[in-house]
Amino acid sequence: MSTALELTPKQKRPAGEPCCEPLVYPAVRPAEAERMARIAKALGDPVRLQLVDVLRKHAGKVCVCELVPLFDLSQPTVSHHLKRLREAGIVGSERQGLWAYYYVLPEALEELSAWLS
Amino acid sequence: MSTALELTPKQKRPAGEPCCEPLVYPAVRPAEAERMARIAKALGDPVRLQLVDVLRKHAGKVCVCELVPLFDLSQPTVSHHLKRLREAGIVGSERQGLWAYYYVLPEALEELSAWLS
DNA sequence: CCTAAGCATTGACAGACGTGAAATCAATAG
DNA sequence: CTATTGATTTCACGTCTGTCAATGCTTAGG
Repeated sequence: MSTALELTPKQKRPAGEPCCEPLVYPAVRPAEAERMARIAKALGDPVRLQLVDVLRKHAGKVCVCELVPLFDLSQPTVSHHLKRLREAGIVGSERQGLWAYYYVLPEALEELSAWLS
Repeated sequence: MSTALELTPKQKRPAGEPCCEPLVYPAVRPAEAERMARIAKALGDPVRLQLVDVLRKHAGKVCVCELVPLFDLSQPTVSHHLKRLREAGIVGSERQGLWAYYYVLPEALEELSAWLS
């Protein structure tokens, strides 16, 4: 996971024509790339992407017990995916009595969304 | 990678109050989720995200020999990342003589971009 | 032909990932 | 307190991933 981007000078060419004229520069900073890749990685699983989709469309807090039957997965596995989304900062959670409610933190997706547009 | 989303009926509740009233529905189809997760997964590495960024900003075909020195990685590793991007349909490549040129396929990012907005 | 350059592929390895079963934690009901 | 229910964590397993070294392939130049 090296993200140095040190812009080392082009390797010397032996004598032939250069492979391409213009030198290419990176446009995103390593820190940005790291943040956005973290978000993208968390969304890089169909289950998690659908979890985020359900939570976003619902515009409120959703109980885990509502999410589990949507997937053909064990409840601990769904919990695991929710944890990954929490660790990525994409969702937040809250306990109310016996139940746990999850909700999207929209600002987490903004940077990636802006970059993609 | 189960993406069944079969909307199985809620499990029976023993007698107490239900955990939450409204039934939550998935908004993206499994096939969409699979496609977008594939794209997101490919972008889920800082090196690949920066590769895409460079290619996008450059708005043209970029030689691999330009990309390799941007990263503190071996040439085969960069080639591996480019291959993953190619397999995800995010970039295309073309050989011209000794050199290989890569370019972004913008339509590959559209669906994910739209979903994120 | 032979050599060299640019890029891709293979092999190997450590670490991360997705999944389920089982155990554990938290909170409510009796 | 005890039992029960919802949710998280732990453990185990096979698979995938990122990386490099070494090798192979393709093209250009002698």
